[in-house]
Amino acid sequence: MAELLEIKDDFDLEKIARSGQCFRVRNLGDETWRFVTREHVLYIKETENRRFSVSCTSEEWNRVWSRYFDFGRSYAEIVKRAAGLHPFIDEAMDFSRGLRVLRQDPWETLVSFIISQRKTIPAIMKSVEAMAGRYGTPVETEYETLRLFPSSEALVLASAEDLAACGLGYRTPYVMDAVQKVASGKPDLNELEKNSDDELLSALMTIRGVGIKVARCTALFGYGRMASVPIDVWISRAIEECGGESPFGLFGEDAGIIQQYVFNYMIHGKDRNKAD
DNA sequence: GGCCAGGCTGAAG
DNA sequence: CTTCAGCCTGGC
Repeated sequence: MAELLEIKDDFDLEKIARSGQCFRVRNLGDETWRFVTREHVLYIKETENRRFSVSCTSEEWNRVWSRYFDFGRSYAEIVKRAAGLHPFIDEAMDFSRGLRVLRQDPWETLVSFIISQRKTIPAIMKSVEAMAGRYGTPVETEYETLRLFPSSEALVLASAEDLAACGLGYRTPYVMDAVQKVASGKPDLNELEKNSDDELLSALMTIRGVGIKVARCTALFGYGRMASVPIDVWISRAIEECGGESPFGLFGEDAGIIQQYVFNYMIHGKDRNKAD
C-alpha cells in the first residue's frame, strides 16, 4: 500500500462491492478490497474513519480511480437533494448510504450484463472470472497473479465450445455476436461515448442478447449515464411496493443512482432472508 | 426431481 | 402492439 488518502464524500467499500454492479471485485480479508478496471488493479482498505490506504500512486488515483469511483460527483449532495420526496426512496437511501455508481469499462460491462440474464450474482461472477482466466492478460501484483478482462480482439479467436465452457449456456451466441460486432468496430464502443442516451441504447441493442435492461445497465455502469434506470425483477418489485407507480421520474439526472440505492436495498435490506 | 435466477428472442394472439 | 414459452446451468 503506497498512499494514504482522505475521502470526505460517501464511500463504503463493502456496500459498493456487494451492490451487484461489478463482478470482479474481491475481498482479500483484512477489509482490503481489490478492484480491476481495464489494465489497472487497485487494493484499497479503510484504515480509520474516512482514511483509506491504496496500492496506487496519487497520480494513478487522480487519473484512473477517482473517475472510476465517480468522485466528480457528490453523493452526499444527491442524497440531500433526493431526501423527502418519496418515503420508499428515503428508506432505501438510509439503508444504502455509502454506495456509489462505478464508472466501469464499457466492454466489460456490456459482456458482464449479457451474461447476467437469468443468473444469480455468484454465477455471473464465476462466468466472468472463467472468461478472464482463459483469455485475459495475466498481471502480477504484490498480492496475487490475476487476469484482466479480455478485450474483444482477444475473444475473436474463442470458439463457441470454449466460451460455453465458461458457463455461458444459451448466452454463448450472444457473447459471440458482441465480440464480432465490437471487434469489427460496429458499434465502436468508444464512439458511443458521444451519443445521446437514447442513441447509445439503440446502438447497444443491435447486439443479439442485448435488450433494454442490459442496454441500460451498460449505459449506467459502463458509460456513466446516471439518468439511466435499468428495470429488472428487483426494481419491478420495488415499483410494486410503491403502489405500482415508478418513483424514479422524481430524480431526473440522478435517477440511475437512486435506482442503485433501491436495488441494493431490495437484495440486502428488505426480505433479506430471500436473497442475501 | 422441480423450480427459479438481475432477460431476450421469436412466434403467436 | 402485447403476451409468453423456452432457453443453459447451478443451487437449493
